Amino acid sequence: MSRENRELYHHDHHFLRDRSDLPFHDDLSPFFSQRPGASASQELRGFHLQAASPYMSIAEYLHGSSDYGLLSKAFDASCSSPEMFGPRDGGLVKRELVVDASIGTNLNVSTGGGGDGGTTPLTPNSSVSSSSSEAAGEEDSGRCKKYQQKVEEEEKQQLKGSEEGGDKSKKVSKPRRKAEKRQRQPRFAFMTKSEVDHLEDGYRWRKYGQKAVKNSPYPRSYYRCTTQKCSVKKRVERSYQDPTIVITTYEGQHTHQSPATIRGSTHLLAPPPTVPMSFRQDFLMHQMPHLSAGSQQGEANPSMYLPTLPPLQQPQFPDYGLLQDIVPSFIHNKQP
DNA sequence: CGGTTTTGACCCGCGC
DNA sequence: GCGCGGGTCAAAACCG
Repeated sequence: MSRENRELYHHDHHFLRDRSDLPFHDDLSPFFSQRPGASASQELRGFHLQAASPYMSIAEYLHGSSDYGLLSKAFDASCSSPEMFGPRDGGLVKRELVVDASIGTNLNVSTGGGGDGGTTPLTPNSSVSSSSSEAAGEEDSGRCKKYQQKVEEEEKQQLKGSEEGGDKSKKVSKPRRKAEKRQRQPRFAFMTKSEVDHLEDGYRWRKYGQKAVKNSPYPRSYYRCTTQKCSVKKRVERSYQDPTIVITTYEGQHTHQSPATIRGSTHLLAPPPTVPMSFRQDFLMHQMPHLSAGSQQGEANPSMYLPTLPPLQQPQFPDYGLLQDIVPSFIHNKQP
């Protein structure tokens, strides 16, 4: 991607519930096919979305510093929030948040599941039995068991293979060594209107795969966090319905801080007390990665652009819905 | 030279 | 059982 390209794009965010295995092209199709002829963002605007909680940043989610219950609550709060952050620098930066994270939904299910959340009741909106940080949901826990069995089986096979000399025509020369225990991680997806596929989010990623997506001319890329011991992955694909929209799916939680957070001078622009810096930071990184064009690939340096940001007091919430409870007041201040 | 990307092959789950 | 599609691996290529 060229730096020039980065300058071009603006994007919207659409957070989505990542239903178990989310075949995006299937799940998302309703988002883009509501009204033929209308732009995706237009369509989304009219869509009832689920809003992200400002109390929970993507980064927080990713490195697990947030309360899942909160997140769950936030994500369950249904609202349509087009143009969440309002215009910026003359150009409209639309943020239609749709958040949903499967993660929030099963915390309540797991009653002692190690996390810090787990008190939030399920809402109708979160009725999907989806994954969580611990067990990835009931649905997934089954898979986990299966997977575990599979792993064990594979280990046996590997042993067997090595004993037999490994004469397998179809096997790779080196038998694959699976992770000892790979649990289904919670996933967190959002859509971003962007011309670039791989959005800066403050973390460093290494691409480890790319696959063609069925029924889509656009491939899906697989990234893994480069930080050691951090198993967060993300998938990036472009919507075939609206090529301007990039769908990013995070899986897992970062076990570390965002490099950008560490490096960035987060004090430069103190957010309102109710808004964790990382929330804004993350959004800014998502919304304006071009502003960090000077930073290294995969990283965004908030200090580079935070000072240039206009005050975030102009977001517009045509319909606050439950967001009222979770969106800081400054966001509610509609400009005349 | 070390880290990243590319890319073909492999593996697995699932539906038929 | 088979084929398909998604996900991952890992060697080679690439790049700064």
